[in-house]
This record gives sequence, structure tokens and C-alpha cells, in this order.
Amino acid sequence: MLRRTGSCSKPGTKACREKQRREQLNEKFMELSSVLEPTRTPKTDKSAILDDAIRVVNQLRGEALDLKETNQKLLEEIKSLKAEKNELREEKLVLKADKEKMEQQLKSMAVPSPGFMPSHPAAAYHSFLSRKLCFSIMRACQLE
Amino acid sequence: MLRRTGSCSKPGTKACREKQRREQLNEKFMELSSVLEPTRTPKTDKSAILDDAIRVVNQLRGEALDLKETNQKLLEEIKSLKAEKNELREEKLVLKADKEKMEQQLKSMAVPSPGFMPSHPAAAYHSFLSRKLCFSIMRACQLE
DNA sequence: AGTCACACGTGAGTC
DNA sequence: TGACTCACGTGTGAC
Repeated sequence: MLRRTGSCSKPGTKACREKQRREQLNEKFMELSSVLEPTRTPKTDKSAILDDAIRVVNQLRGEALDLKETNQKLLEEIKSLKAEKNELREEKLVLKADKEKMEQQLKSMAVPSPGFMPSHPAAAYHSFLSRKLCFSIMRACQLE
Repeated sequence: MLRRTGSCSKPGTKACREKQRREQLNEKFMELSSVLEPTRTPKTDKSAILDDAIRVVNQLRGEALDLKETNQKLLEEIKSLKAEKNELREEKLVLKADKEKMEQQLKSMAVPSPGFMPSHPAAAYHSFLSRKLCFSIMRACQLE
């Protein structure tokens, strides 16, 4: 692209304005080329610049489409992961409630009612064995 | 863009080849314009086409960047969700093991050792009460 | 009228 | 050399 840089010989002439118009067009060609290839020295071939522009726009459009599709799938995966997580949390809560209920029951068993007193030596010994058993259960149930 | 469509007056002339070259350039302008606006009637203004091309390329570049960034964040979120899910699953397994251990202990308590026989009526009555208590605990622990 | 964008043919430079 | 690309000034049609 030859460039007779500089202003017109006779300002106001039609030829001059036509020259300015060409210069503006060429500046836009350069700018487009710079945008298309931010790294390299801009091309000076108008046909090549137009070809590149067509190619790049199509390529970027496809890329954006792919990325949007991927985004959509990732969002769906997140949605399902959150659902699974909530399900696990609920199941965990149920199990925890079960466990606490069992512990509560065992604790109340370990402390007998005040009026309950074995009157016979054999009964007292049996009661001792029962309470010993209950504590061992509690130990087993608390699990560290 | 005025279009003197049709071939040259005198084929082979320089003027004719120059005309063909201009026509090729114009076709590329048209194609670029079509790519830029797939829906509308293509523009015929060369400056406007170049402006649009610059704008669209920049816009698509930014859009692609945003999408890639979003993708990255989504991937990280998925990663952390999976980690949280695994943690919940492990906690659930621990709770389940606890529960089963407690159930096992209670079940073995419910069946006393064969040599264990209360010798006195009061002791027998107390043993009866203990077993009754154990069964009620088991009912409570199994929880439907 | 006058302006605008384009087409045209030609001169000039490059490989 | 010849074919290519670009700049230039002008001609033309549309608004």
C-alpha cells in the first residue's frame, strides 16, 4: 500500500477531498488489521485484511458459541451437585438425630428411677450386673 | 457502493484487470458485511463495514474472555462442591457405622448368655424388668 | 444547486 | 520483463 502521506496540494478541491477519503479508509484498514493481529506488524494488503477479518469473525463466533454451551453444561452440573449435596446433608441429619435419640435413651437407662431399690442381695447383684452392662453399651455407643 | 456489474469491454486490458480486482475487493466487502450482520441486508458503505468489523472483533474478543473467566470460576465451584460432597459422604458413613454398632450391641444384650439364670424370685423379677427395658431401647433405636 | 460515495482508467512502485 | 497492488484525479449517479 503506497502512502503519499501529507495533506493536499490544494485544500478544498474535489481531488483533495477524495484523497482524504482514501486516507480515512486506509486508516480504518490499518486499524482493522491491528485488531486482527495485535502482535504482528499489520498487513498492508487490503484483500488479505478483509479475508482475515471474515475468518476471525467466524472463528470468534464459533468459539463464543462453544464457550456458552460449555457454560450451560457446567451450570447444570453445579445444579445437580448442589441437589446431591442437599440430599446427603438431609440423610446425615436423619442419621445424627437417630444417634442422639439412642444416646438419650441409654443415658436415661443408666440413671434408674429414685424409688427403684433392689431389696434382696441376689437382686442387688443382678442390678449391679445390669448397670455394668448399660455402661459398657454407652461406652460402645459414644465411640470416641 | 455502485456496481457496474458485468465483465469488461476489452478483456485483457489493464483497465479490465483493474476492474476485476476492484470487483473482487468489493465481493470481500460484501462477504465481510454479511458475516458481521447475518440477519440484515449487508451494508454497502465501505467505511461503515470496516468500522463494524473493528467493533465486532473487539466485542467478540471481550465476550470470549468473559466466558473463559466464567468457565474457570464454574470449574472451581464444581471442584469445591465435589469436595464438600465427598466430605458429607464420609461423615454420613461414619454416622451409619456408629448407628449399626449401637444396634449390634443392643441386639447382643437382648439375648443373655446361656449360663445366666437368676436363682431368686426377686432377682428373676428384676431380670424380667431389665429385659423389658432392653427391648424398649431396641424399639427406640431401630426407629421405623 | 452542492455533496457524498463509488467506479473508472492510469501512473507509479514492487517483486 | 509482466503481473500485481496501490494512489490519484476525474466521471457519474443518488440524495
